[in-house]
Amino acid sequence: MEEKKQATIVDVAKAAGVSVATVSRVVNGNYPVKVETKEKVKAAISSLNYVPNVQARELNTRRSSTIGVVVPGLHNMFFAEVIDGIEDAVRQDGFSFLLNCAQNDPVQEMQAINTLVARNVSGIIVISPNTKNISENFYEELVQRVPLVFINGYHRIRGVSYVGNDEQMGSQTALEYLAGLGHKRILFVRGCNSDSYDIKEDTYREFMTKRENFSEDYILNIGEGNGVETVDATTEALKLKLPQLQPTAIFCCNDLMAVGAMNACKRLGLAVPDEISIMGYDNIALSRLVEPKITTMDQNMFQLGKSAAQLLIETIRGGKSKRIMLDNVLVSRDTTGVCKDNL
Amino acid sequence: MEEKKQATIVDVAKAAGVSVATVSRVVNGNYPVKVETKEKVKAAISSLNYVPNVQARELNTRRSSTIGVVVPGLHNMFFAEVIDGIEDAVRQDGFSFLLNCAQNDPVQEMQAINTLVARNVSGIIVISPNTKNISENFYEELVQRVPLVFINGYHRIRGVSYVGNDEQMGSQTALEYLAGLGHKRILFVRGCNSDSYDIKEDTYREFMTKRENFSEDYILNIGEGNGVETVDATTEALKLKLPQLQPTAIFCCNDLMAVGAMNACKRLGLAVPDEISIMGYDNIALSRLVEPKITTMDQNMFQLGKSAAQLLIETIRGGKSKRIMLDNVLVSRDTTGVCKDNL
DNA sequence: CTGTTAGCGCATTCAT
DNA sequence: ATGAATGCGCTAACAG
Repeated sequence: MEEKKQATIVDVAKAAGVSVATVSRVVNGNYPVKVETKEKVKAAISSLNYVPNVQARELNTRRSSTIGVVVPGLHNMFFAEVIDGIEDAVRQDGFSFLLNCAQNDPVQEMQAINTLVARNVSGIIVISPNTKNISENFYEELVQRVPLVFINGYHRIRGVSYVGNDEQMGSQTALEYLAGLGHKRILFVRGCNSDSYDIKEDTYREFMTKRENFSEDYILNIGEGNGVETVDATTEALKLKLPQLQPTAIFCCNDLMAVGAMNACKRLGLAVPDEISIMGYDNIALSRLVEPKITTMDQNMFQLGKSAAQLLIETIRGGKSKRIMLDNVLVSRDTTGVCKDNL
Repeated sequence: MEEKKQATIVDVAKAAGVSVATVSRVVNGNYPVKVETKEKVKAAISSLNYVPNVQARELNTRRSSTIGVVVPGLHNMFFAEVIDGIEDAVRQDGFSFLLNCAQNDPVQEMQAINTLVARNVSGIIVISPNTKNISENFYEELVQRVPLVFINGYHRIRGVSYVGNDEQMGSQTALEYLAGLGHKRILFVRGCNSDSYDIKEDTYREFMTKRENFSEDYILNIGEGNGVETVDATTEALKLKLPQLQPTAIFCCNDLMAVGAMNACKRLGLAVPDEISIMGYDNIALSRLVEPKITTMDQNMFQLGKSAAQLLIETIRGGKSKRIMLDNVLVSRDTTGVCKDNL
């Protein structure tokens, strides 16, 4: 590689015949400088192609305009949209962000965070933090030193901000919608290892029990709920269960499962929504790409990321930590319809 | 915020009763240190929760272990997978990366890159660079100062490395496959503003002409090819064109268009692949989530990102720039079949 | 308005 | 094997 080295502030000062302090002042524009000296300096800057070294600057201001983002993985479109929202907010405030993937592994999550701290980020956003497996103390200690915002993951740690969805209310809304359409035999499809599924299941149990319609058989756990394998796993599970259980509606904990459910119905020759209704959750892009388009609960992932970033920056600038709960709204599309059993 | 500040090397030295030089040595493990002092230092480090400040370190070693990544946008699953590959390679080499989105806008692309340079990244990966709209001189000048790798985008700039797919050969493979199935009336569906589409169209023209089967009518441009709107745009366009053109196969420039084509066929009551075959391109996750699963050309996006990152790091460490061309391989699934016209 | 100087946190000679 | 001292590029007092 060519090693034409970068000009430093000293080079500029020398070229312009002024002191480094003056150069610093015109670069930052935070102190008055006589117009003509300013011109000289600017000329020197552009002729030398000078770009201030952010690392040096941040080293002695002990501030950093970089934040860190830790995400379980990128395969999942859900996370990509959240990051998109983060990027949007961050850019508007002149920040940049370092992205790290934790591969759904608590150890890697810790490593990622340590890397970020070492790089002196001024704050960290953790998407779906693994607080169960990492000692909670890790985060309690960490937040003393660097502002933290969690996205999705129901943890109350002192000083840690949080942005998430009210999935309890969202599930309730979804179930009421289905019930309003006349459905009574509603199959519940969930994945493993996420309190998100637990919350929804609790809501489902309570809802169905209240209507004296609950049966343990109608709860189906298809395993890993966020991988490429999720769709097929759901399809296979339902191909077995559907004929036996004969539900009139399926409530899926996310859109991947909903697509799997649709594929199962297609294989079994069940018409959606005429013979059976399918309800997803998340509103990822996929849900409106398939045919018929999936009725789902919008988690507004972009907004989730954007709010988290704004909250973090606010905290960095001295604000207090807080918790934000967004409401999920129903997006009615083509996979749900009136229950024919009642006609 | 609590401002309990980070422990520095001085704090550790003090706590361990040694000099900062010694601490530095045990941290970097590059000079011999007596075992017992090493123990003392390590104890101090962990008790103080000391994390070396990367900015300070890089400031005086004049190296940086951060690279920059510029991407047109994240909505597109294609890019997410590429970034996943980058992340993988980067982490293995102890690098981190700053992610910037250019929103398909040349001006924002330049801004993003300048931000990255100011942050002293040691190299930059640009995915689908906008070299047509940005003065090529911009990149020629830039690469003198910082190593550059382009992913996808066919530009030969002196000193700039490149990783891409041989889409010419890939399209050829796809068309031969379709022809081998007996298809003669093959509709070509493309988007606008990407040389990727141009390359494929050229290949298509030549292929069809050689078989005396070419007709201008069979080339369909559906506009923006990489947005959420792409699927529906394709569906609408094909609902009109299909009845009129009666192709037996559709070659789509990407999987989004292929999904749109499938939806159109469903609406028109055309059975896939029995009455009409559909071929996609890219092999994004979506292509194996829909039913039937789409036959497509794998662009191995993860590998694309991984190779680019490795190449960049190689260049940073003193290697020469180079160009890497990956081959696309056919992934045969369920949307293509023998042409019934010939039976 | 402008220059001088003291660090920011760390790696690295040069001594010891 | 270890410590003292220097400087990376920059900002922010402080002094004119």
